[in-house]
Amino acid sequence: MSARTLFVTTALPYANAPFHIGHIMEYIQADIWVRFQRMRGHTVHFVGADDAHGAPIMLAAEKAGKSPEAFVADIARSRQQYLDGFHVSYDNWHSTHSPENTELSQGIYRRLKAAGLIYAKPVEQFYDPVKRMFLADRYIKGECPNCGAKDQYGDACENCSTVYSATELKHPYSTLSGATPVLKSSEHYFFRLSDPKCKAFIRQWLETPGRLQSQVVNKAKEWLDADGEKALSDWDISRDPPYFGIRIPDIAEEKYLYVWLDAPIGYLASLKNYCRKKDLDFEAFVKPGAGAEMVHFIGKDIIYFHTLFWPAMLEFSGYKVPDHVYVHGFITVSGDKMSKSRGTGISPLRYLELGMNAEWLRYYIAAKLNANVEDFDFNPEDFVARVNADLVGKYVNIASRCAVFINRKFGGALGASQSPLLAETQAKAAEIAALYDGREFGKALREVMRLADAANQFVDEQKPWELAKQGGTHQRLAEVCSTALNLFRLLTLYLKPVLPHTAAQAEAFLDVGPLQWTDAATLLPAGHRIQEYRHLLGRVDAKQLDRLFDSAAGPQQNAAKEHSVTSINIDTFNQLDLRVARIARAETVDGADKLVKLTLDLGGATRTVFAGIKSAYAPEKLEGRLTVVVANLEPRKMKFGVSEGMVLAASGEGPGIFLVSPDAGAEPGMRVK
RNA sequence: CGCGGGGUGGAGCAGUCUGGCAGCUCGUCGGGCUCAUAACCCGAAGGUCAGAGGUUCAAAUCCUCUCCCCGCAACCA
Repeated sequence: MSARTLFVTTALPYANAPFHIGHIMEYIQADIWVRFQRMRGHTVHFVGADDAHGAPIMLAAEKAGKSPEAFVADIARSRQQYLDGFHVSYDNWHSTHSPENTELSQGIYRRLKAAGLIYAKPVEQFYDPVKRMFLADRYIKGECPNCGAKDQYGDACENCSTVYSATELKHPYSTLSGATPVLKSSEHYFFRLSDPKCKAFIRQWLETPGRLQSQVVNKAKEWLDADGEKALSDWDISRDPPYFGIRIPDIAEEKYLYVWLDAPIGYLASLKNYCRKKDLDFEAFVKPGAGAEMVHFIGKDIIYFHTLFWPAMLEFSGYKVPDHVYVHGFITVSGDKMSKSRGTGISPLRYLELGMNAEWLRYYIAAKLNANVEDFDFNPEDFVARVNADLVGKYVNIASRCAVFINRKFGGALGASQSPLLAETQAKAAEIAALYDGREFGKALREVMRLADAANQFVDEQKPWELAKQGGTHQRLAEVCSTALNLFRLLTLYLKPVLPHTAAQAEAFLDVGPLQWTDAATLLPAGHRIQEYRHLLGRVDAKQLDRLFDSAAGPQQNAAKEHSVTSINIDTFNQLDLRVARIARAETVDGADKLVKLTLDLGGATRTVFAGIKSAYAPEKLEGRLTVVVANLEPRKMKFGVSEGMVLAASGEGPGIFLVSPDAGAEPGMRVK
């Protein structure tokens, strides 16, 4: 096996929010793979960075009353606690808002231009005259041209599923300012992706055996081979000011590179930044034909960018192209898609704050991962069972039940190790290595746990506790326990990519140096002394998980606190349409634990609203009373129907929900301001 | 016919490529053990493998059709 040099990245997280569990899952997947490669003796440079540019960041910064630079710097500062907390072993963490990225992005743009792959043409687009900026479709809403449903986005109607373009909307408005957008023309720059030489290159790149998962190739080819309207078209890579990004060089006008152009270049920027720190030759990694392998771990949502644009950009600007793009699915929580906006899902920060062991999550995620593009479910009961049974009950238990004898009866010195099981366990090293290398972590761990079961059975059969009581069997006792501890050492080695911290503790306990993969070929000899055994790993307490999920509201509360210190102006406040409403009817909802269905009288108009107040109010006590409703909240499709607004209620850390009531004299329909 | 993934005891999953006794973990029930963190060991119950049809000596696995769930669908980071 010759030593490889690897340059490994994870997708760059957008710098408008803290990490969520999906990010952490990807980092854990990549980190396990990286740690495994390092154990094999390969050289790995593992880098990440924040994706800092684009309109959403610019607008988020504006809302927070900060400069975009300060905004992304604040986010960047929050990253390290997660990376350390979950033992993600990046060599470098950087940002796309950096000198390296500006230089590389502008350089790549120039080379693509020189290759004849960049051209300019005017594009007519909606423009917000109040905000004085062009609007992406996501910032435009209006009435559906087909069914007339209100407040539909600029691409498709949620009500009748008609697909249209933003310019077809009736009564369009900007979601940023509420203004009516106007059509305005501007010169845009395009990357000629439809060029035959581009398409030919991408096809050849996609078809290289072993480069990509087959599902990913299928998906990418679907785009590449599409005809007619969906045919692969040229890529609009410029944006007009105001924009937070990298200037397009060599032109008089102020134009910026579209954030998706400079984002993947951030991989190279982080590597370059790292090379400078470590005095490594950056060019040696990125020149065509470079020996170092370029490996990207990404989620299935960004296949398009990483299998079409990114390799083409690199190829035609004279860089080496990615060797592998490994795509994973999403994590769901108890069957639901995790969603930041709905506050479901698991907060990784909360997980750490509760003192939960990062390696539990690493193990659980690894046990569920395979090499396919498949979603997997985080199931709390499953998590507890899996971690406690496998890690504590099976693996750690082997050391725990044998170390006592060696420490107490033999002063920590091992005896001879003898059992066919040792050779069997050692023989698995190659198979388990192949599974790790192929990102079949679930399969790898199943194999390891099978071995752990066998080790426990061995101890059970040999009954060291009886040997300890009988006279004249001390040598046999030492043999049995030493054999079990050697098995434990091998299992530790096999689990080390997943459990780096526990493995380090186990190494200290066994008094061995950092285990490498080749150490599976050896055993601890008789006479080797081990240290006193201390608990290596605690059990998951189901109560901790309850708190983890209870606090799905936790991050929201934190967000609310942050919001309360962020000042808004009167215009923003005026966007809220708060109305006095009379609760005409209140009904329980079959099958809903928390919801009450309210029929509200807004002084003429009636609305149906689902409110999560069942715990605090009996429906019949609500009927007739006045409250305040957010009347212009977009309708929300819920499991039990569509909710057309939100009633205002107060709640704190403790239990209790308190509906807001207007003072006597208020009439339904009155505006609250 | 948009594309991809999925549907296997109560829960989570493996097995499908390459057809050959339906398997693992958890849970439940019974037994054992007492070295070990309520752990560990042995045994049992529990499945028309989403449904229908076909190929075959033999189908969870191959073929055809249907149903259901999830995700994606560039011009949205």
